[in-house]
Amino acid sequence: MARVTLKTIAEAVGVSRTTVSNAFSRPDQLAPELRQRILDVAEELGYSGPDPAARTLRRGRSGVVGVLLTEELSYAFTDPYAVAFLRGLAEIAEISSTSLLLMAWPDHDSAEAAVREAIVDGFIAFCLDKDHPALEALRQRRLPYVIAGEPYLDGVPFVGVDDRAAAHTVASYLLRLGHRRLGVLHPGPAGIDLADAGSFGAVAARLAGFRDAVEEAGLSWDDVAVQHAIHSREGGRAGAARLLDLHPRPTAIIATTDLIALGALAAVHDRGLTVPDNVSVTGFDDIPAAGEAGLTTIRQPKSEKGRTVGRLLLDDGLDDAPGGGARRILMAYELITRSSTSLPPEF
Amino acid sequence: MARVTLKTIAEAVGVSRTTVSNAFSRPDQLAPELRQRILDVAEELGYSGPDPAARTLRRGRSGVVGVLLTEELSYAFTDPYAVAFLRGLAEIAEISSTSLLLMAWPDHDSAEAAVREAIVDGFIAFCLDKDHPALEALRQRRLPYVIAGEPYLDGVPFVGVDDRAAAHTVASYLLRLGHRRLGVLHPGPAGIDLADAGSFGAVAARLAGFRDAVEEAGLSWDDVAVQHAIHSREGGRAGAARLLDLHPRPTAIIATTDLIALGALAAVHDRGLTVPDNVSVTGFDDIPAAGEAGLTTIRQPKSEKGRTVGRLLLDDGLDDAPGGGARRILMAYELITRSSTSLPPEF
DNA sequence: CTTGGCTTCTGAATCAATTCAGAACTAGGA
DNA sequence: TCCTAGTTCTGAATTGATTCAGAAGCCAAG
Repeated sequence: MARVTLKTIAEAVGVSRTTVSNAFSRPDQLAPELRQRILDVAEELGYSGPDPAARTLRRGRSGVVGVLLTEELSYAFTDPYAVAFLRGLAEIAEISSTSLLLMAWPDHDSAEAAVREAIVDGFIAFCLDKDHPALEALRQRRLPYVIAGEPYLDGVPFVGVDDRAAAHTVASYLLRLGHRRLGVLHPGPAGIDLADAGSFGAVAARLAGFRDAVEEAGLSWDDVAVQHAIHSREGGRAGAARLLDLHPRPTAIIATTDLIALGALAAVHDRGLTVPDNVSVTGFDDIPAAGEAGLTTIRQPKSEKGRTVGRLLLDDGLDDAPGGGARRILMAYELITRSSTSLPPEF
Repeated sequence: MARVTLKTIAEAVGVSRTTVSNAFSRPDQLAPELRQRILDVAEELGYSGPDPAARTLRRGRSGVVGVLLTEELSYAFTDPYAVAFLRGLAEIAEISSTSLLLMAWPDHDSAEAAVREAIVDGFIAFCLDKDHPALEALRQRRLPYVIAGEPYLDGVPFVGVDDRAAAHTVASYLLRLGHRRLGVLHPGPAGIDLADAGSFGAVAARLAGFRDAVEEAGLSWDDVAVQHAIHSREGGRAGAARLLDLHPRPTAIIATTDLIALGALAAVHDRGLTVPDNVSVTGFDDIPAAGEAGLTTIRQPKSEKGRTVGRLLLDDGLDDAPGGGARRILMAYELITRSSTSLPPEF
């Protein structure tokens, strides 16, 4: 049996397709009795209502924004950072009764296809890699989109924190405490170019912020021990071990992320040393585990970030031409001092 | 300037629309050189790729399932129960690279419109009221859908816990401890009909489970003090106050939800009595606050429920005719005994 | 009696793709 | 040389609605 459409009903009732369409979408355009008769026949024939795909095709708006997270869709409900961000975004979305399409794709490469297939009015990209294929697909779709957290691309609306300034804050906090021998742990490429920090990822911006603080304190960046570390607890542990082997030993280890910092804490304990008496350690992000571990770190306003991203896309983005007045919003951050930092041991 | 479509490109290159379509969707159907030329021209003209709305209209599948929560979209990322449920659902969805459409609607009544507008292959309804307008809209869309938690509707696939059996478990736990004077708090209608528990909501099922246990213990349900309570902490407090005024006073208060039970705890303290020495209190659901308050309650497998719902819709649902082999899956539950229950005071 | 203004309804064009049967061409084997 | 098979491309139909200009009918005012 063929599917029931407007046409089926029009023929059954003996009116035009237009009239049946109006019965559903514009009740004021036809006599109430006729409308009721059409609705009755529609129900009788088992009509599902106007097909939303056809309607969207004609109308050109769907009332949905696509949200690009990582490969794993469940990440949206697992990572506390993501949950808080999405809560803020959802608060804004519901105001304009916009639905959120949490997008899934089987593997890294098919993200492109996912972006192409999504029936949405705009996108939000949450912390994608700088060279993620989805970014190119996003550009090609020519729909408005906002990037949250990472990466910053020229001409694309962006919401994040000023990583460089935040990094400056945490580093100068250590310097003010009196630390002079610093070790830095970062997951970026070995010969990362700080001159180019603006267009680089968050890692480079954070390193640049550290350097700013170091030079401001009258020290040289060359005297700082910069060590690569894989972005995981274990990576941080291994990287920190290298730093602790140096003579003289650094009195403070500055990590570019909490995860690495947590590994550094472990490495200090491995050596039989204590934090903060022998070595101070700082992180970045304030993930929940940082609080438990007493890690001094930089906190970002997670839900507020989601709300800002939502407003940027829904209030400005959808009306303007894509990339029109590309804005770059930097959220406030906060230095959270906990028990992993203190005066250097000499004092 | 008019929008760039397949036709625009076809004319620019000098081939048919079909060929351009194939260049994007079926690369094996045309010569590689021609395909490249088409792609180049498309990029040059600023083509956004095949419009997914048109494609979905023609193909009839969208790869999206709609998720109906409450009015507030941010609830999805606020309530820990919802977060856990959605995490489980997302795990299943990502396997078949299905995206989740978290749906928003401005008010209670416009839920219907939201259901009608959604471009999806199926729906999941999460804990809606028995008479929520979205349910009727869901039926009319004639797409496969699964109901999670509540309500159970004849012929609609359902995943939940066996509220009646779970309620039986908690009540007989109290009875085994020796409690004989019970008070029950529920948010349902005053004269709720237990005979009809099957088609009623979860409240009636839970009450029926309590009754089962009471009668099994050789007592009469008429001897149990059944008290209405508004579904909130305050409601539970007020309702429990009534029960505590009775002579003889109940030695145990069984609440149909944790929220009400938490109110009951407060009411006991208001009287200068202690839990569990003077009165035992039980809840239902195991919300996070229940753990903090030491409330004995029934725990449901939240993520597993989400996974089960996902499988039911994605593995079975989307292929079958809607409502075909309607299944009703009841998840395992667990009695969590904490410090709000003990032997009755006489002992 | 005509004109103007309503309300109610219709026909045809449009939205942007996909799909299917088949045309044109090339190449290879008998 | 003819027949078959394969590749590459095309035209027309199809997907299910919305939209717009306008037609028909009716009533009241001039």
